[in-house]
Amino acid sequence: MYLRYLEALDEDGQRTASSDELAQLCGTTPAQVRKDLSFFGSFGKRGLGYPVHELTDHLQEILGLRQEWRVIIVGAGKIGAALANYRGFRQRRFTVIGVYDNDPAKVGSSWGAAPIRAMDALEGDIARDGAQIAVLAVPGEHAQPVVDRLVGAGIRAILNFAPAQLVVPEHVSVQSVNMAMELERLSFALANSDQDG
Amino acid sequence: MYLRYLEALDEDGQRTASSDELAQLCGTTPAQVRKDLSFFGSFGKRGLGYPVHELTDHLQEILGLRQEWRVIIVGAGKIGAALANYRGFRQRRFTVIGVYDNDPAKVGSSWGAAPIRAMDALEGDIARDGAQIAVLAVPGEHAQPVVDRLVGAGIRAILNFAPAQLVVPEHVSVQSVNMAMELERLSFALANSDQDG
DNA sequence: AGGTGTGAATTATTTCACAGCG
DNA sequence: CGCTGTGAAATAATTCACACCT
Repeated sequence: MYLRYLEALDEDGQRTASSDELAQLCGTTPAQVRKDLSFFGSFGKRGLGYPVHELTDHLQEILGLRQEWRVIIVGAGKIGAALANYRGFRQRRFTVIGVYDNDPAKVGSSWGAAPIRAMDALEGDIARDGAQIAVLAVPGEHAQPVVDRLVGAGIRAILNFAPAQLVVPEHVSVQSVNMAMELERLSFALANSDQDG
Repeated sequence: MYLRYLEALDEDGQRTASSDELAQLCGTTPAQVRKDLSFFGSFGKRGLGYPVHELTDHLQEILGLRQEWRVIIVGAGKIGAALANYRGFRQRRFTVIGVYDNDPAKVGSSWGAAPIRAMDALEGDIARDGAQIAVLAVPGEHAQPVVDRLVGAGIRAILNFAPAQLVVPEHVSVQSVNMAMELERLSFALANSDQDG
């Protein structure tokens, strides 16, 4: 989150930012900002604040954003399509190198630079192309079997859009985007604010 | 999360579930399960565990999922399309009653039962139809102005897919799905596991 | 003066452990 | 007996407050 705002400040040409300023932007406290950043090092200058550009660089390095990551998307449905078009991928050096689907009607075409390929090719392609991150955009019931194949093929990071709790070995990272749960949070908030006020 | 698994267990016909079992399913500890559930009431039976069906009902009630929520989607792009088709909406009694977009070519058609309407109609429709939840699927630079209009029109819950930090009054709940941040987490995990192992 | 870095104090969360009910 | 509900103990996270640098 800090990185997001620092990049914006950097683009605006701002040279330094205090923990106070970053806290306001991020909706947290100055002490929190200082503790968080100090975990990774001493980036600030006393009396001045944090050098925006330098800190941006540091955070990018820390988050592993200076290197290119090769991404595959599994599932060429509506969600897959929305993701393949997502600008954020390119901006961050996440390159979509392939899309995988079972539907023969889709296989052979391509979305932008990314070819849509058959599920059969999954393991071979991962090994050949060195894909590191998989985006899972398949129906919930197919999720776990696909994950097992991905993990077997050497994938160690999965961005999961399927409504399912995935089981993976410890060395594999999963980030799940669970729309149902987000909606339920809103529902809870609404139901509760009705009672309170 | 408990609800998700309880519903599955209920469908399988399982009558009771212990905190141990729920903990295993959800990847947490039995003590955590008991503390969490006890916050809302004493649902368990000593010696037996939690009655699955009854607890499911309780949690649905607590989360406000027994009532229908009227949802509008703002932005008829790729993400909006993926969301309009999302099954989870219907399963949970979230009804999409309208989609809003600036593009005259899209206005007038409809996605399923939801008509695509012009942005001009936003405030009037919200008041007339009593929409309670807005899904924001517009480009980042349009996000805040749209949010201000939504809030002004009485919306108190927003599911945000735009890559922007939204500013809202305290009585408005926002859940943001930030793809860039999810990817950055994976990048960090990969970059770090490289160093460690 | 202005603002970081960081131990110490505070507050929140998680885990322990066990009384007590079915 | 088995398993919940819950105070007490242990951990973790946040905030305070101030020495110290520019």
